[in-house]
Amino acid sequence: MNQQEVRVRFAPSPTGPLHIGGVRTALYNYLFAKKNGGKMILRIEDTDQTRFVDGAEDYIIKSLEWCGIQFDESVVKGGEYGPYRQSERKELYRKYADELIEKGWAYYAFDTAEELDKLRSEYESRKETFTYNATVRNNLRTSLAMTQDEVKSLIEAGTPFVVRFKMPEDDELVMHDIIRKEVKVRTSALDDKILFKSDGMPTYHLANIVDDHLMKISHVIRGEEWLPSMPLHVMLYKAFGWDAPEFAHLPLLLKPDGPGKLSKRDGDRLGFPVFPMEWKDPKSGDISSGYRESGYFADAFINMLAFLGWNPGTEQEIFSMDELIAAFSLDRVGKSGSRFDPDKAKWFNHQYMQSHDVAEVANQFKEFLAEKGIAAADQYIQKVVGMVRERATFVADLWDQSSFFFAAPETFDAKFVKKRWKENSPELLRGVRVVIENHSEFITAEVKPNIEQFVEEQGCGFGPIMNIFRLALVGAGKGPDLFEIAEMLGKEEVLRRIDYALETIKK
RNA sequence: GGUCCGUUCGUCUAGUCAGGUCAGGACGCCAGGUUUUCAUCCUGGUAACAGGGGUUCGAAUCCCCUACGGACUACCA
Repeated sequence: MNQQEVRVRFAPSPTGPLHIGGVRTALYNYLFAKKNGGKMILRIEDTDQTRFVDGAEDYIIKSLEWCGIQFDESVVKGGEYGPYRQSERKELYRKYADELIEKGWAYYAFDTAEELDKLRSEYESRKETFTYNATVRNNLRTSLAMTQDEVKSLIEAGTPFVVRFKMPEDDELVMHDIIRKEVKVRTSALDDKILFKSDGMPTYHLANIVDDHLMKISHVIRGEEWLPSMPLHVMLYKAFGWDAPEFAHLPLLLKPDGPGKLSKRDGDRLGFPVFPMEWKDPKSGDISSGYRESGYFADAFINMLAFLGWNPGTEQEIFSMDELIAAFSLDRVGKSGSRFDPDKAKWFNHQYMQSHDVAEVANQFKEFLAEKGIAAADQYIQKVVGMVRERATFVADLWDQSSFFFAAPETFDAKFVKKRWKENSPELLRGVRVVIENHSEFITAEVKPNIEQFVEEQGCGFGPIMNIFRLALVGAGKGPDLFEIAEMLGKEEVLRRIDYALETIKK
């Protein structure tokens, strides 16, 4: 088993958008596969027709693609072990259910949902819990309590039935989990799970085990919510006589505050996305925001997610996908749930904003500008980005920091005016204007010394003059070095803005 | 209720397997510095071994108990 090729799978159900916990599970699978020279498989688990959501599968595929998580085999790419959609493998499962019945590891059950509901409430009224297991299976409408002929005639008459696993009465199961080490459980605490539903489809448990076996999956890396069903799955492998894969159950992602696991509501409440990309619910039409649309870089998003539950054991925090692959190990995945921290997510994006290629960021900013109907030369946009990116976390922040490069201010920040615009400000600003006008172009190296000289003559200090000059060019007390701004704008534009400020700002 | 899993600064975590540095880093927060504005940046600070018993010269680390948190408990995945 261990010397086999590493093959892992990400197996989502197309019941809605993938949330960041799911993305992290996919990421860890991917990192583990690549690290070990193995294969990554995408399998769609759509055995529950009632929960199928239109567009969910496409959303999952596109989201992972945006994240840079690639599959070697999938519903899109195909592969040796396809099909990769369980609904297309439907025919296959029945014979495995039959095999288990023949071997005595499973049985038919003819109880209706109503009968079971009734039983459950009866037990509840006695303050007991109904468990479908060895204590009751011989007294219910199961093939275990009937003759073969009875069973046969019921099935031939078209009576709906399910197939249940015959869980051993009281064995101790000792299992191994890569993250949790030894996990022990007594089978008496388990129930006879349904493997095959009356609608002709397998349940998750059967389909999952059969497909993992058929697809030669070596490691099952999934969320902790599956830990309670590991015993059933291990028993299923045993019943079939197959080697079980290694298991690794990942800790959950928790709310930033309060108890419980992260949910869509937390994102709405605290103002951060829980989905990788924007999702529009096909039924309600509700739109949920996505990391991509919120301005996160895919690599920053992945870097942040990788660190929720895993760390390299060094002090390095910024990792490219390739570096993550090189450093990743399941041994360094923690055991306890991680609270999601929106502030740290922003910090990661800010880091990537600084380190990305300027041209790449400028390209994204150009699209942003285009949506506002603003066009500018690539060179110009790149220069602007280079000047203001250190004060931006997202591409949208770039606009807040640089709008004055694309349009002259029409209004002036009232607070800043109140604080900096004094009696003598118009006079000083006019003085600055004169200095600039005496140059044929605004070249910092030439203009700056003259302004400094002017400041000295006035004896008022550099600050007050720069502040009102900034107010004229920017319209507020923000932005990068003022001389750089002026040089970018050019002499004529600078003079125009000074004139406009002089006639507009009143105190 | 039952079963299983977990518990180090507010948060993500290193250190636990092979007991012995003032329990380390990052985010956040606070203070100072740089600065023509706003930011960035730099420096410093804040702050944790859930509790109780053992074992030991010595425990975050090993053992037991308690508390708390979480997941699961469907003809859903």
